[in-house]
Amino acid sequence: MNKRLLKDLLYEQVARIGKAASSPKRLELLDLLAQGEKTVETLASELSADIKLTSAHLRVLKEARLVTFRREGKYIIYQLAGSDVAGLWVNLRQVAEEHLLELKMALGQMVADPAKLSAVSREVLLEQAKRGEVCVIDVRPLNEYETAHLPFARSMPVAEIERRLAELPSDLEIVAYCRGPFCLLSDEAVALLAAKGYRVRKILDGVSEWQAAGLPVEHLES
Amino acid sequence: MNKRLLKDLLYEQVARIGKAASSPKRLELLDLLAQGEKTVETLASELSADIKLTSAHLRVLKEARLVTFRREGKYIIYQLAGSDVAGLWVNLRQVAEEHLLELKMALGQMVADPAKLSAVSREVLLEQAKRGEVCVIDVRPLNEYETAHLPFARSMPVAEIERRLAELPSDLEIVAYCRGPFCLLSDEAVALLAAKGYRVRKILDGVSEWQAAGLPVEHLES
DNA sequence: GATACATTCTAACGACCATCGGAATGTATG
DNA sequence: CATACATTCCGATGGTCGTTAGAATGTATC
Repeated sequence: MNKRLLKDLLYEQVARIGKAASSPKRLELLDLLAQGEKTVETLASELSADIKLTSAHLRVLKEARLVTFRREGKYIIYQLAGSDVAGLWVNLRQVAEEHLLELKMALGQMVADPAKLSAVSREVLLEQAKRGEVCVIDVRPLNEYETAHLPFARSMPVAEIERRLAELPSDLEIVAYCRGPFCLLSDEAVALLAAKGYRVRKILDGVSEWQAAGLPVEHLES
Repeated sequence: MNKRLLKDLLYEQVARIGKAASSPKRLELLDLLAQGEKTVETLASELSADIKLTSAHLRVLKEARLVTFRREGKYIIYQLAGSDVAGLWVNLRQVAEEHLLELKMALGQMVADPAKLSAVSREVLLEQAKRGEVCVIDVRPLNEYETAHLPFARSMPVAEIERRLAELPSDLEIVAYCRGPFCLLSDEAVALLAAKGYRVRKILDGVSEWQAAGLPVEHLES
């Protein structure tokens, strides 16, 4: 009866993916890489970890074939092995949100001002954006916007908002989004713009969540 | 800057799910529980592991809130904490199949006779089954069929096939399915029926895969 | 070709995990 | 109430993992 051996082998392979996803640091790396390719240096600084540790974690992700890398001059650039990997990350997070009370509560407290959360559904927001009834801004760094962004969104990195206020309409509601529910960039943007008197809200979705919900995203035509 | 602390907390919670999914035995448990609730004893024998070890793994799954349990007389019955957990398992397996060559190849060799794999799409199969052009049989144990099964499928546990041959049409193509791509029950059924001269094929999908693809499944109205 | 830099590789240590044996818990049965 | 049974809890052991420090690799620059 070597069916057992065969099954062990199969489940063991899937467990390689599970193991890769069993460390908070590595999950954060996946979340970051879902926004676009990045150098080890960038990833390390986003993680607040040193480069050696980051490299070690990337190695594990690489061995699980969840990420690939290429060399570009002095830098090595990592990216997700496929969009299904971003989907898996979203799925993991959603299951965690659904079943882990601790996470649900932490998330609830995370949004600085819950009243600033957009109340409309994804589909309605998409329609409003299409008709120009709201101004959707992507507050992530530009290169992440260029990799993929929500339809009708314009790039407005949080670091540049102050300088580029003139580009924002004062009569429209502004809706900010960033990397996803665990990202605080859109909170910063909301605080900043609200202080300037703008009508501004945020959504929790990032590009991966939007895409996982079956909605379209835009890529930069290259 | 305690944003770091907050993020660490969030990713750590998700990592609880990843850790639970990082062991082959636990993944097999999830796969089994996706078919329906089961006692520890049943799970242990399906796993070919002893009860203590099975119990220990179930404990981990329980602490990650992926499964719940209830007592019924002498037995303790485990079940998945939600259908999203089955979806996560499918997603994990799909990512593994997509990116891990070893798994792709092992799966390729697993189906005893590749010619016996149904070539039609899920949607087409569903149509054919609805019109009675094929006979879809669910070769899992009856209680798993009762928990959920493919539309138009009839229950025909592999252990009973020999005895119930009279119930099967000899003029129609028979399509067998079981727990999913890692399950060998449908292979057994195909071998058995092919030897008796039936026209028989199998599909790799189980109920979870079918559901994850957005197709309907039937539950027993209770 | 020497130097600077980004990154990986190697080695090592402590923490955690899978597994197993034995004791304990809780439920049904006689 | 004693016994059988299913399951969990506790403790021990060996292996694996995260993390850190130091050496090595490969690329660009002067």
